[in-house]
Amino acid sequence: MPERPQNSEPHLRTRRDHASETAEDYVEAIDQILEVRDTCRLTDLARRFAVSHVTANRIVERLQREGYVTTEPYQPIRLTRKGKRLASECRKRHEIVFQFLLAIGIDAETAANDAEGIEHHVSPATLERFREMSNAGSS
Amino acid sequence: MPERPQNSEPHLRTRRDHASETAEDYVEAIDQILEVRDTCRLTDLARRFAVSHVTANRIVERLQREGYVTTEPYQPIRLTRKGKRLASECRKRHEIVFQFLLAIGIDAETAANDAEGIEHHVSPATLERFREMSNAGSS
DNA sequence: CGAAAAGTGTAGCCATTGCTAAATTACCGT
DNA sequence: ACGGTAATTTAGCAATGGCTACACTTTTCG
Repeated sequence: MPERPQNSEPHLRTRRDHASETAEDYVEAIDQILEVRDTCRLTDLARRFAVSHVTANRIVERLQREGYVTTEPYQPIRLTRKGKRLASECRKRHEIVFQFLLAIGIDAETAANDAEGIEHHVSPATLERFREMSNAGSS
Repeated sequence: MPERPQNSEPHLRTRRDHASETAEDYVEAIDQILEVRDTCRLTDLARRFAVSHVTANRIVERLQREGYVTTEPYQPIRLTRKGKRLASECRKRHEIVFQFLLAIGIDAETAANDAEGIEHHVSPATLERFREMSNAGSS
């Protein structure tokens, strides 16, 4: 009988779905790009993530499959409502982590970098604590 | 001409980052298991990460290829000096993140989970700040 | 000792995310 | 309007990390 992975609590977090992180990063990026330009193109994403446009295309395809974005051939990328919702959540979370890092004395550039890595791995409880602490420091 | 990411080497971006994280997690786990048992077997790792022994084996093969562990067929897994060094670094870093989360008031279980996700994404500068703050709070 | 159980290894499948190369489409500017 | 350039799609390869199924070795126990 093959062993069947069941409850290995400590590492379920570590084994989190990388695909979700990618989705969040891309949706967040699309949202940000749409703030500045009127359209978001594949090339924008490829540049942003320093990957080839082919890779970006693959990921956009997956996002579309999962209902976060819509595209038509050779057309710009738009966020669905679901995509916008996710982007909004990610942005809030990102901002909390970023402000928290600033509040504890990390320089802005480092804080921005670290926030991108950390944001996907913070539990709601910890996030809430981060928010409390950055509010206390900045108010 | 297709845009070319600065990195000269192919397939070396996020993929590499994830592979490094996996390596760190496994080396760290092997080190911890060797603290309790006298030997570390494939099955121990498979259980720990809640994956099949096949997946664990794949990763151990890679670790061996990269010089972190040594194994012989049907024999336990041992850390090389390089592997022990990496494990030690990971353990320190993990401990700093964990203690920091405790210091800011996160409960132990959540802190343990979050630390595993966060530890791979903290810059040296932020890590140092974490260390200062947990020292200040717990001493 | 010998057979069952546990542990490992191998083959082969899939998805994701990298890439290059080449084909296709859209967008300009002359 | 046409041709060139930029953007996009498609095809196809590699590495990582998931899996099942099956073969094989080691260990354990009756």
